[in-house]
Amino acid sequence: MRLSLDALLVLDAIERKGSFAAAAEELHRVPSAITYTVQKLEQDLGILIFDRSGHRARLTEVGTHLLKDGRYLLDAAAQLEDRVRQQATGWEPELRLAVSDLVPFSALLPLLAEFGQLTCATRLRLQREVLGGTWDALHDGRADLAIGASDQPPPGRYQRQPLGTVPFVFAVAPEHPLARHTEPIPLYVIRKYRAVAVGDTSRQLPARSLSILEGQDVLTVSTLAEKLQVQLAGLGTGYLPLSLAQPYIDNEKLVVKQVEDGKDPIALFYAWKEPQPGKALDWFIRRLKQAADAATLTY
Amino acid sequence: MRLSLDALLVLDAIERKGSFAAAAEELHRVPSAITYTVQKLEQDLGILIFDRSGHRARLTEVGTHLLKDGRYLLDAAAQLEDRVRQQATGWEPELRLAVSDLVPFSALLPLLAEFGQLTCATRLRLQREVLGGTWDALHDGRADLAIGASDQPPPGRYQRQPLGTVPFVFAVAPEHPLARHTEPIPLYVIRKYRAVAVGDTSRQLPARSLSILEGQDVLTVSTLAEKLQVQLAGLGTGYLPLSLAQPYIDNEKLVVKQVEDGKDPIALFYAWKEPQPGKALDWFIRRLKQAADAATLTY
DNA sequence: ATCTCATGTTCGAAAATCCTGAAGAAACAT
DNA sequence: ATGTTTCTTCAGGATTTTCGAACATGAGAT
Repeated sequence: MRLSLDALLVLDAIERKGSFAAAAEELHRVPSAITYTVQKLEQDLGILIFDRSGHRARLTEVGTHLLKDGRYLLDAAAQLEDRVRQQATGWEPELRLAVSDLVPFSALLPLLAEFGQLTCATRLRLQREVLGGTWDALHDGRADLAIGASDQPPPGRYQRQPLGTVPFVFAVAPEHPLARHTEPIPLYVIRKYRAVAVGDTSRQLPARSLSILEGQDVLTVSTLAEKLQVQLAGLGTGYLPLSLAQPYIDNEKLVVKQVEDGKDPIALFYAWKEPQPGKALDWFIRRLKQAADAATLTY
Repeated sequence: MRLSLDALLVLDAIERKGSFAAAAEELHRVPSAITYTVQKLEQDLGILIFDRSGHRARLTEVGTHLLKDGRYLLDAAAQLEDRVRQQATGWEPELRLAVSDLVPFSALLPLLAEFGQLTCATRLRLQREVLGGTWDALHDGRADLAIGASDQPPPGRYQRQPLGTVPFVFAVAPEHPLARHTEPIPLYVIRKYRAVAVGDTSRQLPARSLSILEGQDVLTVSTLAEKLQVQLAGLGTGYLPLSLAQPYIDNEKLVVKQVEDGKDPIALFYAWKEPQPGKALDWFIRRLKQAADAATLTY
């Protein structure tokens, strides 16, 4: 390893301040020490970093590139330091959130924004999951916190708290035959038309499916967004979260129909596995409880 | 900057070799030097990296994370060293290729594979462009080499070499009215139907457009793939590269029609600006010439 | 239990590295 | 020219790092 972070730090200061002398001052060193460091790095790498032909030193082409990429290194190193130091005080280096696609991204944004305000170096990793996928992600350790998990936890020790409910509407495209049917539409009629289901992202746990009537022609897609697209195109019917469907209902691209034995709002939960949460997980748990109590997250 | 690459190197060796002693041997140092480095790093970061309660030292949780992320740093540092050292010997740190979407990706793959075989640390950056976009990318320095540039160079000093030709076919969906028209179809008939054009990605240079008949209803999309989709859907007509259309012609999803004053194959070029190419650019120039001479790149 | 072996630590001395401060050369501005 | 700023050189010294030997400590073998 010929490179050293310290030397890169020196290069960075020189470039920012515009001269060896100014960099020396910033780094509380003497100019000759800067010269020494630069020359050593040049020798170690076998390259010329500065062009000394003129009065003041100018970065060579190689030097420019070295500094440009070197700054990424410095930045990454500083971030790593932060995470490591914070981990020692109880903040996780990384927190992985498995978010059900029933939770609109817009409802998540304020939380992420608030978390970003904290002076903590914990990295967030979001992954969207479908239905049971959130439990599954928790189950085999791909996630630390499930947001929008369903009512049916898999076997195992999990902590679980209610998050809110998601109302659903049965919606079809205006061209769809069911659009003109008298309400409430009986189940045996619905069964005649193709339904659209969202496939479960569960890998290990047994896959679920949302209220698909037996014997019905089913088109399975992998995300709610796709399901919406399919229903908009009139290629199938099914329930959609009201929040997702609303703009299209207003738009008259979708028609809401009352159905015999309509679907109740689905209760969503947040859940985690770790019995002794780190500070980041703890923050999210508290913040979600607060949001749930304030019913902020009922869509 | 409390972190040092050297210390990370030591941690890495310890973990790989399984003990301080073995790491010392690998690094040609004495065990006490290893102890010293580790202790210093622990002190600097204010954390415990190893758990010394047992006989042999084991990484703590923090230590594990530090090492895991630290290895990315080491790797990045090593790569940067490589690039910098190679740049000094004439290899560019990065070469940016602007590739016209008329060039099928499959024709590009062998080149990229061969380049990957070279022992050079030059990073490749590919960007797909539409039509004049390749010239444009060259023009304002977003690319170093244009592959599949058109016949009409913008003003300026560029080097240009022929690459091959792309045959076009006039194709429509089977449902399209023109699909049953007697051939050759006269221009005034074609003009009655909506054409699909690919918008130019040119930003600064004047935008071009491919043979759009004046006064015709035109739907402009931004990529060839989109144009293909539109034509497949029967929403418009136009010329497509034979290589792109062929699978759908075989499939009977597209019908080729002879047209009055049919479009000649388009000549493609590769072009660059730099009068003194670095080694990577030089390699591509030679390799493309070889491919063009062997007519490998005629589609 | 005791012995043996390997591991990691401690410590003073030696070596290498790095910084300092003064002096000097070279380019630019006035 | 003259002065100023900038970087370099160099010798000395401070600091950091390494060395090698002595020392603890746990694991496994006898």
